[in-house]
This record gives sequence, structure tokens and C-alpha cells, in this order.
Amino acid sequence: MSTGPARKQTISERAMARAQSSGAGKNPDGSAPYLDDLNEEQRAAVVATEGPVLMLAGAGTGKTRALTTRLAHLLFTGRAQAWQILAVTFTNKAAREMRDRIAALVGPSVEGMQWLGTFHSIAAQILRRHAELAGLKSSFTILDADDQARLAKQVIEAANIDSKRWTGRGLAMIIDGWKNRGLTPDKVPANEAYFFADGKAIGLYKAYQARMTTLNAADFGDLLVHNLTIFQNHADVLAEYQNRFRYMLVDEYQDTNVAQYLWLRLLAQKHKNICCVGDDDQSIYGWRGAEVENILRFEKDFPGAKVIRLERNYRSTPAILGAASGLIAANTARLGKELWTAREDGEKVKIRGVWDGEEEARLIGDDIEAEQSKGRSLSEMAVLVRASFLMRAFEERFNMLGLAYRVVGGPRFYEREETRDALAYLRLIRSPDNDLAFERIVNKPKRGLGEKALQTLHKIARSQNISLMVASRQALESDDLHAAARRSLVNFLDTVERWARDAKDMAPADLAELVLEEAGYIEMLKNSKSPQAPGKLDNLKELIQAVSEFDTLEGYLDHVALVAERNENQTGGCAWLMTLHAAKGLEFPIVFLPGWEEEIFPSKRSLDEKGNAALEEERRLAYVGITRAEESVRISFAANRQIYGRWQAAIPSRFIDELPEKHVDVMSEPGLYGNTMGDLASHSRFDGEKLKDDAYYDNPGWRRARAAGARRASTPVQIEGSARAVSVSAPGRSKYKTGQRVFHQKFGYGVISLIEGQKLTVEFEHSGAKKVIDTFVEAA
DNA sequence: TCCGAGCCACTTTTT
DNA sequence: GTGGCTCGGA
Repeated sequence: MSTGPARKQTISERAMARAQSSGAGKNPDGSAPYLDDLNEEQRAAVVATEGPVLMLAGAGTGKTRALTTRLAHLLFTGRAQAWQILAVTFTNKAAREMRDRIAALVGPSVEGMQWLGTFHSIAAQILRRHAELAGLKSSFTILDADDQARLAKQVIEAANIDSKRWTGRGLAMIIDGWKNRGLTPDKVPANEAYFFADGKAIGLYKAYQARMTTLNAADFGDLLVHNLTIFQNHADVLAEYQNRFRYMLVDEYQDTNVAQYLWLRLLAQKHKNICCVGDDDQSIYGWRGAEVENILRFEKDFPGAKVIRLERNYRSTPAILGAASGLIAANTARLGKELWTAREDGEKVKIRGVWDGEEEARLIGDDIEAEQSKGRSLSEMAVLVRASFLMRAFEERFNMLGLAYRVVGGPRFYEREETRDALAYLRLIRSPDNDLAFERIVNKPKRGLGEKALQTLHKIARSQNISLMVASRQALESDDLHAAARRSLVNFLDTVERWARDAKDMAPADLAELVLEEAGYIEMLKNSKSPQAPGKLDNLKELIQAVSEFDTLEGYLDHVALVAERNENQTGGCAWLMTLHAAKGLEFPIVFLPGWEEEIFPSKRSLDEKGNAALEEERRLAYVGITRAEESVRISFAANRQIYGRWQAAIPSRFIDELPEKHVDVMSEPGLYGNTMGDLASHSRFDGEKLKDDAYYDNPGWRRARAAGARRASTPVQIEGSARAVSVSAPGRSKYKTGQRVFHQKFGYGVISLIEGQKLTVEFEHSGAKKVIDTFVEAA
């Protein structure tokens, strides 16, 4: 966190330092000193210890501070021992931050908080204690998304279903969806499976779970679902935990899914001291099973709940908050909050229209350099995009400029191929029954044990219900394998067994090194011509480094399964580049928000899939983006963008229209949307020269857009076809005819083949058929 | 068993 | 435009 983008601690460091030095002492008036620097609402959230509490904490309102102080308060006042408090977060990072900040308040007694962690790590902890109640051994392995998909694929193939049409990843997603809702195979409503593999999904789910039991494995979803099953079937176990957790605290409650919600509700039944913290306006993980509903109906679920709103924002200027509030006000499904700040008015939110994505990257690059020359550090600036494919233009441009930047997100260390291979070796050594690990590395590097040999082994294994390792030994006794394969296999098995013996009296890091070397894995990479090979070798070195921090192999493997951390090499002085999702919880003085175009943001695909609910989630994502900024927000949109190698015309995002005019400042290049527009369009908000600010909002196009906006507010589902300032042409009849020859600035000449309202399908002479908005072309 | 050409599909991704 | 996956020939 210290070199990370977030600098939240600055606000409260003073208070923390004071609290730490004074411990649980008292002010002269008898109040606790650690409460002094909290504002009234924060203090209320800290001292309301009994009964259910919902803390609605807007962006930048000092949530973590209130939350950690609350935990410290419970300890200071002796209401609970450290081990009687359950505190759950979603990310390891959040858990770590919370632990550190509580430690700053209470000192070493934080060590006793063994139930502070992520949903998954705590559920795993509980499951290990009662694994046999879920049909597992307590040494079960935790599978990640990749393993899940692989396993799902095997299940599909075993059922003789075409695994190209119905992919393992697809099935894994469906199963995940069910697990997110706490549904075991017997509880899935029958009508929910019809769309996958002719309705066989439930059967496949059953088979998948059977496989999991055989493998003694649990995926992420299982951790929670098994917990639920155990709690529901074993009242004594549930009672044990209900009694233990006198106080519960949940961070980012708006992101909980149904399974997590059920889990919390079961555990809270006894003492009912549950404090959920969240912000309905920042719920952006609906597509992963998060239910905003959980936070919206908290007061119903927990009768008598106190609701405390943190609305004083310490992060952003009034202009930024005003823009963000105005935007989010268009959502209907919200509890309602109004952020305010005591800060001085700052610059307005800048909106800029540009010709295409490359120009956008160029201008943002220029802006960043300009700010840098004014004395800003690069690390104070961030570019936040809707989707990772939008990052490329920026990376290219920044590389060209030699501008130091850092991408947050992307492939994570433990998801990389080479790391996963190395881990598979280690897992196989620890548990020879781990078929997934066996399969992964038996022929990596190449040992002449390919598909054919593996099939043979699988057949033996399945017929006798034994692991691949055991099946391999048997295969050696028979003639099922070629002599060459047999030789190779003997060698492999013996080596693995020797490693297992070595493992007993070797430091895990040394073992890892030995294994990678002897397996020929290092050599394979050294001989590889692939440009990625040196990087992979570096990653393996890093892995060995990571292993060396553990005393036992078991300890390390367990850590890895649940802590899939990003490989963040800490280098200061970089501009930040990340997705909006990755930016949640962070803050930066200057934030660039490119790509605000219809179909990209809001994402067409989301809207197609989930309609208005998705639109609201996209809007929350926009809200998250804007509220990351402390001083300056710069939104941009491009009239053209290359997506997957094809040029696409785009119109500005509806979210731009939704920003309150008094907080924004529009700069746009002349002629962006062509010069053939009708009367209404010729003075669009995004066309023409820079006028005086006020004039921007006093023209026919803008007035019309406002009227449309007002209508839109009353009819929430209006995804296409609304008349807005930016969709320049008059709706309805097009002035073009099918068969007419037209010219487009980017695509050149072509002939219109289809007209749908203002959308034309044009067969371009050089770029093929494309859909364009009619104002982008002119008669040729 | 291995390798390259051709084909498709492609958001967001805390654990 | 790119990577991941499959199929056909060496």
C-alpha cells in the first residue's frame, strides 16, 4: 500500500498516531481519544456496537477509518476478545490493510484476530475443520478458475457432449453462477438449465461435483457452499460459530452474492451484532453474482437496523462530486446519498471529443507530460478504461513517448502458465493423487507422453477408480503402452517419488529449485526461442523467492491457493493505467476517463444481456471512475475507434449527456461528426468551435437533448434511439437511399445497402460492409 | 508426436 | 489485431 496508488492513510494518520500513543486511555472529559478525529457520523458508526448496523459510506468518506476504529473500539472497551470478532473483506489487500490499520490502533493484540480475512479464506478455514461433513478430507486442494474450466471440460467430454459447442469455461461459469446463489445440484431449478447442452447442465453439475469429491478438491464457490451445507445440516457446528462471533463486520457489502449473504445471515443469528459497510452506488460486480439487492434490503433482513450515512467526502472537489452525483441520480435502484465536501471549488470536469482512439491517446499523453512539467508526479495521474482492449492505444503511445506507466491488473502472477506448471510439480509431490497436476506436467517438458498415453492412463484410472499416478504404475505392468512411452513413464514416476522423499528434509525453496532443474523445465525455457522465455525464467526465480518465505511446502501451497496476488513490482514514478473495476478503492489527483462512447461505455454487451439493470451498473462504474479523482477529471470520447482491427464509428456516451452542465466544460474539435448535418445538429454540443461556456448549453441541439433526457428519466429502459444532442441527425427518415454512393472520411467510398433509421450499412470499396451513422457520410 | 496454417471470438474478473 | 484452439501433414 505504501507505494500503491491509494493514499488514503494521509487523512487519518494523525488520528492513528495519537490513538496508538494513548492506547485505551481517556481524555480528561472521559471520552476515548481515538474518537476525537472522527466526524460525527463516523463516530456514530464506531460506537453503535450493538445490533445490526448498515454503514452507507460514499466514495472518499473515510470508510476504512471508521471501520478499523470500530474494531479497535470493540477491543478497547472489552466488548469482545480478538478471536470473537469476524471481519470479512473481499480482497486480500483490503484484509491486509485493515489488519495493519487496526494494529496501528491496538498494537500486537491484532494478532489474535484470526477471523479477519476474505470470505474465501475464512470459509476455507472453517471447511478445513469440518471437511468430512462435506465429504472431503481436510487436506483438500483449492482449485482456481483455470482448473475449474479444465475439469468442466472433462466432465462435458465424459458425457459425450461436443466440447467445442459447449465449452468447459461456459459450464464452469454456469456452475459458478449457481454456487454464487448457494445452489447445490439438487436445488437448481430445473428450468434454469435448458439453454446449456440441451438442458444437461444440472447433470453435468452433479458429475462435476462428484469429480471434485474424488479429487478431494474444492473450487472457490464450493468453499462457501460447503459451509452453508454444513451449517444447515449440523446445528451444533453452526451454534459453535454463532456463539463465537459476538461481533461481525463486513466490508464492501454491496458486492456480496447470495451465498455470502446466507452465510452471514446464518452466523449473525445469535448475537445479531452485524455491521455491514458498503455503497450501493459502487456496486460494479453484478456480473459476478454480486447482488445490490443485499444492501438495498438490509433493513428488512435485519429488523431494527441502524443506518448510518457517511456523506462528507474528503477526497474530491465540489465540481467533481457534483458531476458524479448528477450522473448517479439517473439510477433508480439506490438508497440515496448526497456527498458533500468542505473543499474549495476546483476546476470543472473536462470533456473532450476527438477524432479517433489514437488521437485520444496522443492528447492524454500530452496532457500527462504537461502536468509533469508543471511539477506533478506521474504517479498522481491515472487513465481508467472500461475494458482492457482500450489500454493498447495508451501503451503504444506511452512507449513512444518514453512515458513511464504501470498497468494494474492483467495476468496475475499465479495465473501465469509457468507458475502454474511449477506449482503443479509441487502439488503432485505433496499429493500424488492430484490428477489435475499430473495431467498438467506429465508431458511438460515433452517426454513423449502425449495425448495417446494419457488416454490410456485415464482409461485405467477410471475403470478402477484410482489416481493417474497409481494407474501409471499399473500401466507399466501391462502392454498398453509403447516401449518408449513406458521407459519415459518409469523415469518420470521414479523421479517424482524421489522428490517426494527429498521433500521431507529439504527447505521448500531448495526443493522447488531442484525440481524445476531436474524436470528439465528450466532447460526447456532456456532452449526456447520464444521471446517470452526469459521473462518466464525470471518469474520462476521470483516463485522460488516466494517459496523461500515459507517453512513448509504445505504452508506455501495453501497460501498460493487463496492469495492469487498480482505481481506488482514496485517502481515509483509511473502513471497508472487500469480498468475502472481495478480502480475501485483507489484515488488520484488527476483522472483521465477515455472511451466514453455508446456501445463501449455503457458496454453494448452488458446492455444486450441484462438491459436496464446493466445500464445502472455501467452508470455506477462511471460514478466510480469520476469519484476516484481528487482535483481533476478529464473525460474523452472518440468519433472513430479501431476495435479488433476494424474501424467503427461511435457516438458519445449517454453518460456524458447526464453530467450536470454546470460542472462540466466541453472542448470539442470542429467537424467531428461531419459537416453534412441537418439544422438541429449543426450546433450540437460537440460540434463547432469553442464557444463561451454558457453558450454551449443554449442552443437547439442541447435543449433538445435536455428534453430527451427528461423524458428518459421517466422511462428507464431506453437503450437505443433516444434523441440526444450527440446523435446529431433527425430520427426517422434518412436523407439517403439504398444503392446511393457515399463518402466516409475514414472508409472512403461505398454504396448503401441497408438503412435502419439513422444507421446505414454501407459496402465500402476498400473496407467492406460497415454500419455507420448517416451523418458520418456525405453523398458522393 | 510435433508444428504450422487457418479459424474463431473477443468486457469487466476481488477469490 | 491477437491469441487460443483445432486439424492436417511431416
